[in-house]
Amino acid sequence: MTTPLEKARKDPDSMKARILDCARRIFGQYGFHGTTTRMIAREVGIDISTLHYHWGGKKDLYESVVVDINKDLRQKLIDVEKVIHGLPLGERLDISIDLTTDYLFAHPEISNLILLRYFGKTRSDGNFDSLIPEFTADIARSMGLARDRKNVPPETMMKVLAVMNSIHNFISGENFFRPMVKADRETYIAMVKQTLKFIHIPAFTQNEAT
Amino acid sequence: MTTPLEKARKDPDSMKARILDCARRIFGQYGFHGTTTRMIAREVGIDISTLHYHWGGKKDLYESVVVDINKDLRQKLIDVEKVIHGLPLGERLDISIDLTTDYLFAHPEISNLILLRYFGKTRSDGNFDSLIPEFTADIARSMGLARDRKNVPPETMMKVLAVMNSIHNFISGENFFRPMVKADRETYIAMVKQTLKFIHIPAFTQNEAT
DNA sequence: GTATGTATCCATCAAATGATTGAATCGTAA
DNA sequence: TTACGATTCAATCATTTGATGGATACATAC
Repeated sequence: MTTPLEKARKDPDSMKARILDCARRIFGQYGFHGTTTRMIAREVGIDISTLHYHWGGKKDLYESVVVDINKDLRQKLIDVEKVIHGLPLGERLDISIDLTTDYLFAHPEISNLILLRYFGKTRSDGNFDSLIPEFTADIARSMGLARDRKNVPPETMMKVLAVMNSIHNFISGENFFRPMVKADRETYIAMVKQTLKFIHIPAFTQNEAT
Repeated sequence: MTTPLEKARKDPDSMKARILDCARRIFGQYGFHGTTTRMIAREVGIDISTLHYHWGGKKDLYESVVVDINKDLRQKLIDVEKVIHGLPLGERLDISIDLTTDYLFAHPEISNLILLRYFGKTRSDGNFDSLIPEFTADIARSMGLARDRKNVPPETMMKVLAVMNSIHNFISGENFFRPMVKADRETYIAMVKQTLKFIHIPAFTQNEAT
Protein backbone atom coordinates (compact mmCIF):
# COMPACT_ATOMS: atom_id res chain seq x y z
CA MET A 1 0.00 0.00 0.00
CA THR A 2 1.29 3.44 -0.95
CA THR A 3 0.52 6.53 1.05
CA PRO A 4 -0.46 9.73 -0.75
CA LEU A 5 2.93 11.11 0.22
CA GLU A 6 4.80 8.27 -1.46
CA LYS A 7 2.68 8.65 -4.54
CA ALA A 8 3.50 12.35 -4.71
CA ARG A 9 7.22 11.73 -4.36
CA LYS A 10 7.18 9.21 -7.16
CA ASP A 11 6.01 11.74 -9.75
CA PRO A 12 7.31 15.23 -8.95
CA ASP A 13 5.22 16.78 -11.72
CA SER A 14 1.94 15.44 -10.42
CA MET A 15 -0.51 17.88 -8.94
CA LYS A 16 -0.12 16.16 -5.57
CA ALA A 17 3.61 16.81 -5.63
CA ARG A 18 3.28 20.39 -6.82
CA ILE A 19 0.88 21.15 -4.00
CA LEU A 20 3.18 19.48 -1.49
CA ASP A 21 6.14 21.55 -2.66
CA CYS A 22 4.33 24.84 -2.33
CA ALA A 23 2.85 23.78 0.98
CA ARG A 24 6.36 23.14 2.31
CA ARG A 25 7.45 26.64 1.48
CA ILE A 26 4.34 28.43 2.72
CA PHE A 27 3.94 26.42 5.92
CA GLY A 28 7.64 26.88 6.50
CA GLN A 29 7.40 30.64 6.22
CA TYR A 30 4.17 31.33 8.04
CA GLY A 31 3.62 28.32 10.27
CA PHE A 32 0.43 26.33 10.53
CA HIS A 33 -1.93 29.06 11.67
CA GLY A 34 -0.28 31.74 9.56
CA THR A 35 -0.89 29.74 6.42
CA THR A 36 -4.25 29.59 4.65
CA THR A 37 -5.24 26.95 2.16
CA ARG A 38 -5.91 29.78 -0.25
CA MET A 39 -2.31 30.97 0.00
CA ILE A 40 -1.07 27.54 -1.01
CA ALA A 41 -3.62 27.18 -3.79
CA ARG A 42 -2.73 30.58 -5.20
CA GLU A 43 0.97 29.67 -5.15
CA VAL A 44 0.28 26.48 -7.08
CA GLY A 45 -2.13 28.28 -9.39
CA ILE A 46 -5.14 26.14 -8.66
CA ASP A 47 -8.48 26.36 -6.88
CA ILE A 48 -8.78 25.53 -3.19
CA SER A 49 -11.15 22.70 -3.92
CA THR A 50 -8.48 21.01 -6.02
CA LEU A 51 -6.18 21.20 -3.05
CA HIS A 52 -8.77 19.60 -0.82
CA TYR A 53 -9.44 16.98 -3.46
CA HIS A 54 -5.82 15.83 -3.34
CA TRP A 55 -4.88 16.25 0.29
CA GLY A 56 -8.10 16.24 2.27
CA GLY A 57 -7.82 19.01 4.82
CA LYS A 58 -5.30 21.61 5.85
CA LYS A 59 -4.22 19.53 8.83
CA ASP A 60 -3.62 16.45 6.70
CA LEU A 61 -1.54 18.40 4.24
CA TYR A 62 0.48 19.94 7.03
CA GLU A 63 1.23 16.55 8.55
CA SER A 64 2.31 15.22 5.19
CA VAL A 65 4.64 18.18 4.84
CA VAL A 66 6.18 17.48 8.22
CA VAL A 67 6.75 13.83 7.41
CA ASP A 68 8.16 14.84 4.04
CA ILE A 69 10.77 17.24 5.34
CA ASN A 70 11.81 14.80 8.05
CA LYS A 71 12.40 12.14 5.41
CA ASP A 72 14.46 14.57 3.36
CA LEU A 73 16.60 15.62 6.27
CA ARG A 74 17.09 12.05 7.43
CA GLN A 75 18.22 11.02 3.97
CA LYS A 76 20.64 13.92 3.81
CA LEU A 77 22.16 12.97 7.14
CA ILE A 78 22.60 9.41 5.94
CA ASP A 79 24.50 10.77 2.95
CA VAL A 80 26.67 12.92 5.17
CA GLU A 81 27.35 9.96 7.42
CA LYS A 82 28.78 8.05 4.46
CA VAL A 83 31.21 10.87 3.68
CA ILE A 84 32.54 11.37 7.19
CA HIS A 85 32.65 7.73 8.22
CA GLY A 86 35.93 6.81 9.89
CA LEU A 87 37.38 10.31 10.07
CA PRO A 88 38.50 11.83 13.39
CA LEU A 89 35.85 13.70 15.34
CA GLY A 90 37.11 17.18 14.56
CA GLU A 91 37.01 16.57 10.82
CA ARG A 92 33.65 14.82 11.04
CA LEU A 93 32.19 17.89 12.64
CA ASP A 94 33.87 20.24 10.21
CA ILE A 95 32.60 18.42 7.14
CA SER A 96 29.17 17.73 8.62
CA ILE A 97 28.68 21.41 9.31
CA ASP A 98 29.70 22.32 5.76
CA LEU A 99 27.46 19.79 4.06
CA THR A 100 24.46 20.15 6.33
CA THR A 101 24.58 23.92 6.24
CA ASP A 102 24.79 24.03 2.45
CA TYR A 103 21.90 21.64 2.14
CA LEU A 104 19.67 23.50 4.56
CA PHE A 105 20.42 26.88 3.00
CA ALA A 106 19.20 25.35 -0.25
CA HIS A 107 16.06 24.06 1.49
CA PRO A 108 15.42 26.57 4.27
CA GLU A 109 11.82 25.47 4.68
CA ILE A 110 13.17 22.36 6.40
CA SER A 111 14.80 24.37 9.16
CA ASN A 112 11.83 26.71 9.32
CA LEU A 113 9.32 23.94 9.78
CA ILE A 114 11.35 22.04 12.33
CA LEU A 115 11.91 25.10 14.48
CA LEU A 116 8.32 26.26 14.25
CA ARG A 117 7.24 22.84 15.44
CA TYR A 118 9.62 23.04 18.38
CA PHE A 119 8.66 26.48 19.52
CA GLY A 120 5.08 27.10 18.50
CA LYS A 121 1.99 25.36 19.75
CA THR A 122 -0.70 24.21 17.33
CA ARG A 123 -3.96 25.39 18.81
CA SER A 124 -5.82 22.23 18.04
CA ASP A 125 -3.60 19.26 18.51
CA GLY A 126 -0.63 18.45 20.68
CA ASN A 127 0.76 15.47 18.81
CA PHE A 128 4.35 14.67 19.61
CA ASP A 129 6.45 13.96 16.55
CA SER A 130 8.13 10.67 17.33
CA LEU A 131 10.50 10.97 14.39
CA ILE A 132 12.76 13.59 15.93
CA PRO A 133 14.01 11.57 18.92
CA GLU A 134 15.23 8.49 17.04
CA PHE A 135 16.52 10.86 14.48
CA THR A 136 18.59 12.76 17.01
CA ALA A 137 19.86 9.42 18.27
CA ASP A 138 20.97 8.62 14.72
CA ILE A 139 23.05 11.76 14.57
CA ALA A 140 24.58 10.94 17.92
CA ARG A 141 25.74 7.61 16.59
CA SER A 142 26.89 9.16 13.34
CA MET A 143 28.96 11.68 15.28
CA GLY A 144 30.53 8.84 17.19
CA LEU A 145 29.04 9.99 20.48
CA ALA A 146 27.13 6.74 21.02
CA ARG A 147 27.68 3.11 20.06
CA ASP A 148 24.16 2.40 18.80
CA ARG A 149 21.00 4.35 18.20
CA LYS A 150 19.33 2.73 21.16
CA ASN A 151 20.34 3.86 24.63
CA VAL A 152 21.92 7.17 23.76
CA PRO A 153 22.61 8.96 27.07
CA PRO A 154 20.38 11.99 27.68
CA GLU A 155 23.42 14.23 27.99
CA THR A 156 24.49 13.22 24.53
CA MET A 157 21.01 13.85 23.15
CA MET A 158 21.18 17.35 24.56
CA LYS A 159 24.52 18.02 22.89
CA VAL A 160 23.27 16.84 19.54
CA LEU A 161 20.17 18.97 19.89
CA ALA A 162 22.35 21.96 20.66
CA VAL A 163 24.35 21.46 17.48
CA MET A 164 21.38 20.81 15.20
CA ASN A 165 19.37 23.69 16.60
CA SER A 166 22.32 26.00 16.22
CA ILE A 167 22.41 25.22 12.52
CA HIS A 168 18.68 25.53 12.02
CA ASN A 169 18.67 28.85 13.83
CA PHE A 170 21.04 30.56 11.44
CA ILE A 171 19.27 29.17 8.39
CA SER A 172 15.77 29.91 9.52
CA GLY A 173 16.63 33.26 11.05
CA GLU A 174 18.48 34.53 8.00
CA ASN A 175 15.96 37.31 7.33
CA PHE A 176 16.52 38.57 10.84
CA PHE A 177 20.22 37.97 11.34
CA ARG A 178 21.68 38.79 7.95
CA PRO A 179 20.69 42.48 8.08
CA MET A 180 22.24 42.61 11.54
CA VAL A 181 25.65 41.66 10.20
CA LYS A 182 25.14 43.56 6.95
CA ALA A 183 26.26 40.71 4.74
CA ASP A 184 25.13 39.46 1.37
CA ARG A 185 23.85 35.94 1.14
CA GLU A 186 27.14 34.31 0.21
CA THR A 187 29.06 36.08 2.95
CA TYR A 188 26.37 35.22 5.46
CA ILE A 189 26.59 31.52 4.64
CA ALA A 190 30.35 31.63 5.10
CA MET A 191 29.97 33.43 8.41
CA VAL A 192 27.43 30.89 9.59
CA LYS A 193 29.81 28.02 8.89
CA GLN A 194 32.65 29.83 10.54
CA THR A 195 30.61 30.62 13.63
CA LEU A 196 29.23 27.10 13.93
CA LYS A 197 32.72 25.66 13.78
CA PHE A 198 34.05 28.20 16.23
CA ILE A 199 31.37 27.31 18.74
CA HIS A 200 30.97 23.59 18.38
CA ILE A 201 34.26 22.00 17.39
CA PRO A 202 36.26 23.03 20.47
CA ALA A 203 33.64 21.63 22.83
CA PHE A 204 33.77 18.13 21.41
CA THR A 205 37.45 17.90 20.52
CA GLN A 206 38.71 19.41 23.77
CA ASN A 207 36.56 17.22 25.96
CA GLU A 208 37.48 14.19 23.91
CA ALA A 209 41.14 14.75 24.67
CA THR A 210 40.67 14.77 28.41
CA MET B 1 4.16 61.73 27.56
CA THR B 2 3.62 58.16 28.69
CA THR B 3 2.91 55.33 26.30
CA PRO B 4 0.15 52.84 27.12
CA LEU B 5 2.87 50.32 27.84
CA GLU B 6 4.54 52.51 30.46
CA LYS B 7 1.19 53.16 32.06
CA ALA B 8 0.53 49.44 32.29
CA ARG B 9 3.90 48.72 33.85
CA LYS B 10 3.36 51.36 36.49
CA ASP B 11 0.30 49.65 37.96
CA PRO B 12 0.55 45.86 37.60
CA ASP B 13 -3.02 45.38 38.84
CA SER B 14 -4.56 47.60 36.21
CA MET B 15 -6.65 46.03 33.52
CA LYS B 16 -4.10 47.19 30.95
CA ALA B 17 -1.35 45.32 32.76
CA ARG B 18 -3.44 42.19 33.32
CA ILE B 19 -4.25 42.01 29.63
CA LEU B 20 -0.62 42.55 28.72
CA ASP B 21 0.49 39.73 31.01
CA CYS B 22 -1.93 37.24 29.56
CA ALA B 23 -1.16 38.39 26.05
CA ARG B 24 2.53 37.69 26.67
CA ARG B 25 1.82 34.11 27.62
CA ILE B 26 -0.70 33.38 24.88
CA PHE B 27 1.22 35.09 22.07
CA GLY B 28 4.32 33.33 23.35
CA GLN B 29 2.70 29.93 23.13
CA TYR B 30 0.76 30.20 19.90
CA GLY B 31 2.45 32.97 17.97
CA PHE B 32 0.68 35.90 16.38
CA HIS B 33 -1.60 34.05 13.98
CA GLY B 34 -2.20 31.18 16.38
CA THR B 35 -3.55 33.57 18.99
CA THR B 36 -7.06 35.01 18.90
CA THR B 37 -8.17 38.06 20.82
CA ARG B 38 -10.85 35.85 22.32
CA MET B 39 -8.23 33.51 23.76
CA ILE B 40 -6.55 36.39 25.53
CA ALA B 41 -9.83 37.87 26.74
CA ARG B 42 -10.94 34.50 28.11
CA GLU B 43 -7.65 34.13 29.95
CA VAL B 44 -8.04 37.54 31.55
CA GLY B 45 -11.70 36.88 32.22
CA ILE B 46 -13.06 39.84 30.29
CA ASP B 47 -14.94 40.60 27.11
CA ILE B 48 -13.12 41.13 23.83
CA SER B 49 -14.42 44.65 23.55
CA THR B 50 -12.70 45.53 26.81
CA LEU B 51 -9.48 44.28 25.34
CA HIS B 52 -9.93 46.45 22.28
CA TYR B 53 -10.84 49.38 24.46
CA HIS B 54 -7.49 49.23 26.22
CA TRP B 55 -5.12 48.15 23.49
CA GLY B 56 -6.73 49.04 20.20
CA GLY B 57 -6.24 46.08 17.90
CA LYS B 58 -4.60 42.70 18.02
CA LYS B 59 -1.58 44.00 16.15
CA ASP B 60 -1.07 46.90 18.56
CA LEU B 61 -1.26 44.60 21.54
CA TYR B 62 1.21 42.22 19.96
CA GLU B 63 3.70 44.98 19.31
CA SER B 64 3.39 46.19 22.87
CA VAL B 65 4.07 42.66 24.06
CA VAL B 66 7.20 42.46 21.93
CA VAL B 67 8.51 45.76 23.24
CA ASP B 68 7.65 44.68 26.77
CA ILE B 69 9.56 41.40 26.71
CA ASN B 70 12.55 43.08 25.10
CA LYS B 71 12.66 45.61 27.90
CA ASP B 72 12.47 42.85 30.48
CA LEU B 73 15.24 40.85 28.91
CA ARG B 74 17.43 43.91 28.47
CA GLN B 75 17.00 44.84 32.13
CA LYS B 76 17.86 41.30 33.19
CA LEU B 77 21.03 41.34 31.12
CA ILE B 78 22.02 44.63 32.70
CA ASP B 79 21.62 43.01 36.10
CA VAL B 80 23.71 40.04 35.05
CA GLU B 81 26.35 42.36 33.69
CA LYS B 82 26.72 43.93 37.14
CA VAL B 83 27.32 40.54 38.74
CA ILE B 84 29.93 39.28 36.32
CA HIS B 85 31.76 42.57 35.82
CA GLY B 86 35.52 42.14 36.06
CA LEU B 87 35.58 38.35 36.29
CA PRO B 88 37.57 36.25 33.82
CA LEU B 89 35.77 35.21 30.65
CA GLY B 90 35.21 31.59 31.64
CA GLU B 91 33.51 32.56 34.87
CA ARG B 92 31.55 35.32 33.21
CA LEU B 93 30.08 32.79 30.82
CA ASP B 94 29.44 30.26 33.55
CA ILE B 95 27.55 32.68 35.75
CA SER B 96 25.76 34.36 32.84
CA ILE B 97 24.43 31.02 31.67
CA ASP B 98 23.21 30.15 35.16
CA LEU B 99 21.46 33.45 35.77
CA THR B 100 20.04 33.93 32.31
CA THR B 101 18.80 30.36 32.10
CA ASP B 102 17.08 30.54 35.48
CA TYR B 103 15.44 33.80 34.54
CA LEU B 104 14.18 32.58 31.20
CA PHE B 105 12.88 29.32 32.60
CA ALA B 106 10.84 31.45 34.97
CA HIS B 107 9.59 33.57 32.04
CA PRO B 108 9.59 31.19 29.09
CA GLU B 109 7.28 33.41 27.06
CA ILE B 110 10.26 35.70 26.53
CA SER B 111 12.21 33.01 24.74
CA ASN B 112 9.11 31.82 22.93
CA LEU B 113 8.27 35.21 21.56
CA ILE B 114 11.80 36.06 20.52
CA LEU B 115 12.24 32.81 18.65
CA LEU B 116 8.84 32.97 16.99
CA ARG B 117 9.72 36.42 15.73
CA TYR B 118 13.00 35.17 14.33
CA PHE B 119 11.61 32.16 12.54
CA GLY B 120 8.02 32.90 11.64
CA LYS B 121 6.72 35.47 9.23
CA THR B 122 3.78 37.69 10.13
CA ARG B 123 1.48 37.51 7.14
CA SER B 124 0.69 41.20 7.15
CA ASP B 125 3.72 43.17 8.12
CA GLY B 126 7.43 42.73 7.71
CA ASN B 127 8.71 45.23 10.26
CA PHE B 128 12.25 44.69 11.41
CA ASP B 129 12.69 44.92 15.16
CA SER B 130 15.54 47.33 15.60
CA LEU B 131 15.89 46.53 19.29
CA ILE B 132 17.53 43.16 18.84
CA PRO B 133 20.70 44.33 17.05
CA GLU B 134 21.81 46.97 19.56
CA PHE B 135 20.78 44.57 22.20
CA THR B 136 23.04 41.86 20.84
CA ALA B 137 25.82 44.42 20.67
CA ASP B 138 25.24 45.13 24.38
CA ILE B 139 25.76 41.50 25.23
CA ALA B 140 28.91 41.41 23.15
CA ARG B 141 30.32 44.27 25.16
CA SER B 142 29.13 42.72 28.42
CA MET B 143 30.87 39.48 27.52
CA GLY B 144 34.04 41.41 26.89
CA LEU B 145 34.07 40.56 23.21
CA ALA B 146 33.91 44.19 22.10
CA ARG B 147 35.11 47.49 23.53
CA ASP B 148 31.93 49.46 22.96
CA ARG B 149 28.39 48.77 21.71
CA LYS B 150 29.07 50.58 18.52
CA ASN B 151 31.21 48.87 15.91
CA VAL B 152 30.92 45.32 17.13
CA PRO B 153 32.49 43.11 14.44
CA PRO B 154 29.96 40.96 12.52
CA GLU B 155 31.78 37.79 13.54
CA THR B 156 31.30 38.71 17.17
CA MET B 157 27.62 39.42 16.60
CA MET B 158 27.25 35.95 15.15
CA LYS B 159 28.89 34.36 18.16
CA VAL B 160 26.66 36.21 20.57
CA LEU B 161 23.62 35.23 18.56
CA ALA B 162 24.72 31.62 18.67
CA VAL B 163 24.95 31.70 22.46
CA MET B 164 21.68 33.53 23.03
CA ASN B 165 19.76 31.39 20.58
CA SER B 166 21.13 28.25 22.13
CA ILE B 167 19.69 29.30 25.46
CA HIS B 168 16.33 30.33 24.05
CA ASN B 169 16.08 27.06 22.16
CA PHE B 170 16.24 24.87 25.23
CA ILE B 171 13.80 27.05 27.15
CA SER B 172 11.29 27.45 24.39
CA GLY B 173 11.57 23.88 23.16
CA GLU B 174 11.15 22.34 26.59
CA ASN B 175 7.86 20.68 25.68
CA PHE B 176 9.57 18.97 22.81
CA PHE B 177 13.01 18.22 24.24
CA ARG B 178 12.24 17.25 27.80
CA PRO B 179 10.25 14.13 26.87
CA MET B 180 13.14 13.16 24.62
CA VAL B 181 15.55 13.01 27.54
CA LYS B 182 12.91 11.71 29.93
CA ALA B 183 13.71 14.21 32.65
CA ASP B 184 11.57 16.07 35.14
CA ARG B 185 11.64 19.83 35.04
CA GLU B 186 14.36 20.31 37.63
CA THR B 187 16.63 17.76 36.02
CA TYR B 188 16.00 19.25 32.61
CA ILE B 189 17.03 22.70 33.77
CA ALA B 190 20.24 21.27 35.20
CA MET B 191 20.94 19.43 31.96
CA VAL B 192 20.35 22.56 29.95
CA LYS B 193 22.90 24.49 31.97
CA GLN B 194 25.37 21.66 31.76
CA THR B 195 24.96 21.35 28.00
CA LEU B 196 25.21 25.09 27.41
CA LYS B 197 28.43 25.25 29.39
CA PHE B 198 29.82 22.19 27.66
CA ILE B 199 29.19 23.71 24.27
CA HIS B 200 29.97 27.36 24.73
CA ILE B 201 32.65 27.80 27.35
CA PRO B 202 35.42 25.88 25.54
CA ALA B 203 34.92 27.86 22.35
CA PHE B 204 35.55 31.22 23.96
CA THR B 205 38.15 30.26 26.56
CA GLN B 206 40.22 28.10 24.23
CA ASN B 207 40.31 30.68 21.46
CA GLU B 208 41.10 33.39 23.96
CA ALA B 209 44.25 31.52 25.05
CA THR B 210 45.64 31.28 21.54
C1' DG C 1 -20.89 6.32 -28.98
C1' DT C 2 -21.51 5.54 -24.27
C1' DA C 3 -20.10 4.89 -19.77
C1' DT C 4 -17.03 5.40 -16.03
C1' DG C 5 -13.67 7.38 -13.27
C1' DT C 6 -10.44 11.26 -12.58
C1' DA C 7 -9.47 15.96 -12.17
C1' DT C 8 -10.60 20.77 -12.00
C1' DC C 9 -13.19 24.94 -11.11
C1' DC C 10 -17.22 28.02 -9.66
C1' DA C 11 -20.38 29.03 -6.21
C1' DT C 12 -21.48 28.67 -1.70
C1' DC C 13 -21.76 27.40 3.28
C1' DA C 14 -20.79 27.55 8.23
C1' DA C 15 -17.71 28.70 11.63
C1' DA C 16 -14.13 31.58 13.37
C1' DT C 17 -12.35 36.01 14.07
C1' DG C 18 -11.11 41.02 14.41
C1' DA C 19 -13.57 44.81 15.33
C1' DT C 20 -17.47 48.23 16.48
C1' DT C 21 -21.74 50.08 18.58
C1' DG C 22 -24.61 51.28 22.16
C1' DA C 23 -26.28 50.53 26.61
C1' DA C 24 -25.26 49.83 31.45
C1' DT C 25 -22.27 50.50 35.55
C1' DC C 26 -19.29 52.97 38.56
C1' DG C 27 -16.70 56.51 40.67
C1' DT C 28 -16.01 61.34 41.29
C1' DA C 29 -16.31 66.26 41.03
C1' DA C 30 -19.39 70.14 40.98
C1' DT D 1 -28.21 65.04 43.51
C1' DT D 2 -26.51 65.69 39.02
C1' DA D 3 -23.29 65.50 35.37
C1' DC D 4 -19.54 63.57 33.25
C1' DG D 5 -15.86 60.71 32.12
C1' DA D 6 -14.00 56.12 32.41
C1' DT D 7 -14.82 51.29 32.15
C1' DT D 8 -17.17 47.04 30.99
C1' DC D 9 -20.21 43.96 28.53
C1' DA D 10 -23.89 42.02 25.32
C1' DA D 11 -25.05 42.12 20.68
C1' DT D 12 -23.74 42.53 16.23
C1' DC D 13 -21.06 43.30 11.81
C1' DA D 14 -17.93 42.30 8.02
C1' DT D 15 -14.29 39.59 6.57
C1' DT D 16 -11.59 35.59 6.47
C1' DT D 17 -11.15 30.85 6.15
C1' DG D 18 -11.67 25.76 6.02
C1' DA D 19 -14.55 22.99 3.65
C1' DT D 20 -18.25 21.05 0.42
C1' DG D 21 -21.50 20.31 -3.68
C1' DG D 22 -22.37 20.33 -8.20
C1' DA D 23 -21.22 21.20 -12.89
C1' DT D 24 -17.82 20.62 -16.47
C1' DA D 25 -14.00 18.78 -19.05
C1' DC D 26 -11.19 14.96 -20.30
C1' DA D 27 -9.39 10.66 -20.80
C1' DT D 28 -9.88 5.65 -21.19
C1' DA D 29 -12.46 1.35 -21.44
C1' DC D 30 -16.11 -1.08 -23.32
